[in-house]
Amino acid sequence: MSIDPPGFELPLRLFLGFRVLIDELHAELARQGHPHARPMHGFVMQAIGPEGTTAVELGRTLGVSKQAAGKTIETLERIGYVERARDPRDTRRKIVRLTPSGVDVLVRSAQIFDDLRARWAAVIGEERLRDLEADLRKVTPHDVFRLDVPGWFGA
Amino acid sequence: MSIDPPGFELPLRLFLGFRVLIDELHAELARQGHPHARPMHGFVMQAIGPEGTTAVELGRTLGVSKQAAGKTIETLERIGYVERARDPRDTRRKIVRLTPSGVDVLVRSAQIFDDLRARWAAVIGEERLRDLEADLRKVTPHDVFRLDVPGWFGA
DNA sequence: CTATTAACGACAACGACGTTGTCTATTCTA
DNA sequence: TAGAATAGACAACGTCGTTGTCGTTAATAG
Repeated sequence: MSIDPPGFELPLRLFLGFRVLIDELHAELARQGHPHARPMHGFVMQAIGPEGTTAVELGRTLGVSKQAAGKTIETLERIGYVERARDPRDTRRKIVRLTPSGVDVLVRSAQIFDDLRARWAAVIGEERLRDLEADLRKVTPHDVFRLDVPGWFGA
Repeated sequence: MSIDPPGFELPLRLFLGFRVLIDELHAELARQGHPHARPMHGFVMQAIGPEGTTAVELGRTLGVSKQAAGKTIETLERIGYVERARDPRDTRRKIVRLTPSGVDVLVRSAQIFDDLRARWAAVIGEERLRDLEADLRKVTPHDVFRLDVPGWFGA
């Protein structure tokens, strides 16, 4: 029930910190007109980027199969955050691009994350927060985000 | 692709830190004879505790339905980390208890987490690591861990 | 220039995870 | 003692990931 061995606390706190930020982000996004956005969507849309991508490329970026990436794209398309169009220079490819609504989510997310960060700074101090970020940078991979979170944790 | 807005980095680093610790834990657990342990299993077994629980109680503790808790217990039972027995004082209940193998996972996990923590301390310094933990404690809920990670992130 | 190889996207099947709903058995309570 | 509440089992459903297959299109080797 409680956290007995000292080493158990660190991973727990890291995850709780992540979860708190993501939960508050989405509570605020819902208030601002994006109730259907899910945690993974933000990561996916950021991986898509302003230039757009394809399912295969997105899968590679996020460390999942092209089929999994395709399904996520479908969901994003249904919500209206993404649209697909054939590549005129390669008829096989379908370019995935963010819609204005999708861009809006990213813009608002950036703003909200900044606000949340400021709230943390108000609690622990700006300097300590900078230290925290710098320290985490030293012990985490510079690698990109891997999207296989659901299966990674549970399966 | 990269992390442009400053506010995007903090949640990412927190999650990467969590993921690195969990991944290294399970790599080491696999080496020490526990290749089937999954990230969620550790959290579940810790929630079960030395006294044991029931599916309903476990579900409440972890914030999931009793059916979901029951399925997780089934998996843990199949791997051999948990065993079930009827409660003699209440024939409806089935007490879930850790097997010696399940206890072994927790003991080894505690040791491995301590080692990983020491490795972080060697990189950023023991004092800074203590600050980091103290700061995270201030901005995270004292609430328990919620196990709905897969669905929470993706669905 | 043609034939083989490679890549993209779509479809289906599968297992894991969560959910809600239903059902029986047992215990508690009015 | 009758009725309400609880524990657990079972089924159905939707989502997410996986692998495997297939048709179409592009790149490349002969």
